[in-house]
Amino acid sequence: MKVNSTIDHSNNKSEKLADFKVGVDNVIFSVDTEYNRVLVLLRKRDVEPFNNHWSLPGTLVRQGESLTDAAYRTLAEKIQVDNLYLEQLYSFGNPGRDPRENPNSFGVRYLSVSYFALVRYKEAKIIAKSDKNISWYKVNEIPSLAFDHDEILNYGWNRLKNKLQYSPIAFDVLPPEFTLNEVYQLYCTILGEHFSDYSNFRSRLLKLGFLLDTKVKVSRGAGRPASLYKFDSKAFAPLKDKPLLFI
Amino acid sequence: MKVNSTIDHSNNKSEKLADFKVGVDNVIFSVDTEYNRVLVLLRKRDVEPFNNHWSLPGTLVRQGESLTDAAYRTLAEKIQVDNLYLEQLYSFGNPGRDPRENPNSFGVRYLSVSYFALVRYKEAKIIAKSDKNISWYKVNEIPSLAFDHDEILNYGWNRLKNKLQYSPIAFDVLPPEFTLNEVYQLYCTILGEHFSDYSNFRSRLLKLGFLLDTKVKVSRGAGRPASLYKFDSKAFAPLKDKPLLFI
DNA sequence: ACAAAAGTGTTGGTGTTACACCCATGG
DNA sequence: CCATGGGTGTAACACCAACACTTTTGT
Repeated sequence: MKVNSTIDHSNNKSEKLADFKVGVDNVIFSVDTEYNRVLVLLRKRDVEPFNNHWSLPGTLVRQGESLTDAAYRTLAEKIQVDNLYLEQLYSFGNPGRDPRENPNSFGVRYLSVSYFALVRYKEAKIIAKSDKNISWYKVNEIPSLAFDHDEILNYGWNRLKNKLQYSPIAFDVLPPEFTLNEVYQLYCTILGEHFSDYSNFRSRLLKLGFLLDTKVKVSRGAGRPASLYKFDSKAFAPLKDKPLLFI
Repeated sequence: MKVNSTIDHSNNKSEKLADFKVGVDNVIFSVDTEYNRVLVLLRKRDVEPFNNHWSLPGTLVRQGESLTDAAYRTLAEKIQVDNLYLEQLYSFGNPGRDPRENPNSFGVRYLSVSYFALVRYKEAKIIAKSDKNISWYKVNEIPSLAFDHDEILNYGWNRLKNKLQYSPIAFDVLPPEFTLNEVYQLYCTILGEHFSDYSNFRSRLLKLGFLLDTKVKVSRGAGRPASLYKFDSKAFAPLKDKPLLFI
């Protein structure tokens, strides 16, 4: 049997190739540090199928547009952010995942390349504020979603928890200057209360050497004023590709 | 501006959508425990573009075929294996990654969903043995590959090294019964000589509790006979979703 | 043929480091 | 009241050493 190639036009005529529509779907997380909760941006569909169901924000990829650009565009259409972390999650393209795949024209397929994003909650403004069809949902109170978006969201949620432990994505969504307790609260909110002792978390984080003490003190209500720290990307650069553990 | 949906046919007519050909490309690893080297299965192309260049084995996805099935099919066309580990790697779909994207018909795009596989070297027989166009390459002696396959392979190589540390994929490609030293050699081959002390590696692995001592002893040449162990999938089951560290 | 040597698997010990838990201090 | 810093016991690990069992070598 002649071998097919990813890039061969010389496909075996006896087996028809699938025809794909490719879109991106974004799992957009933010952390509301004030109320200590993780939020996901959802959009209510206004067309069939799954009309009036909530879904992940997504779009179809345009001519000349990279997958990542499509993900950024979808995000930018919904919320306004200056700082974010974004990476590809997983691709879902099995037959039957979209009810519009007409069984009579069997070749049509909807492939979704999912992306995972983490944005600053306070800075992220929903662009159409009056739009009731765009909203943040608490990650533990997600309604049933359209298509296989439940599965995609679950995939993203696991990625968020894992990524936080060995990659500095937290500093992409914290304000430019922050207290160590704010970092700790962020980790607690995502990973759960008892992931680590605060005292050890502090010393481990500081020992990594990429947090600069600005010596500026801030008082959040009562208690001793906390130092404001900055993420030092120069100091972090040499650690970029090393296997780090942040917790 | 009207929002596009991943699954909307109601696309904004002012922006034309990209038309995609979707294929899978496999990064297939095996470990030659005899010579302590990691191997990758490559195929030499016999059509343009990149004719006579080595590439990852891949195929275009057929009608009604899942992405994973396409990956399995590609693998089964090249080698015969009974045991393997396979998972999705990453999707590459940026414009320009395939020279056949005609600049005049700008919409055509080649998207590759890459898969990562680990197979037993001794058991993996290349189906067309006489075929000089299919061959195992040492991972540190890879020629320049067609398209962006260098990047895909590098991605897979990193995944292999990471996956080995927190997931039991090694036992998918070791023989059914093995000595602890064989496990150690496998880890050494992939992760490098000095990833861990053998003594500690042993005790950590045994303490995890999913390796059964068959009490059968084997002699590999000189030296004290080693015990044969078996992977106990029942004992591993409760650990499946926990964050394990194998090294 | 027998004993010594060498090679490999197995087990245990020790110092260092990281961590969980707790407490003292400073603003 | 809360941020900060330090102190202590436990567990894990790197490194090292001893031991068990076999094959190989020497006479």
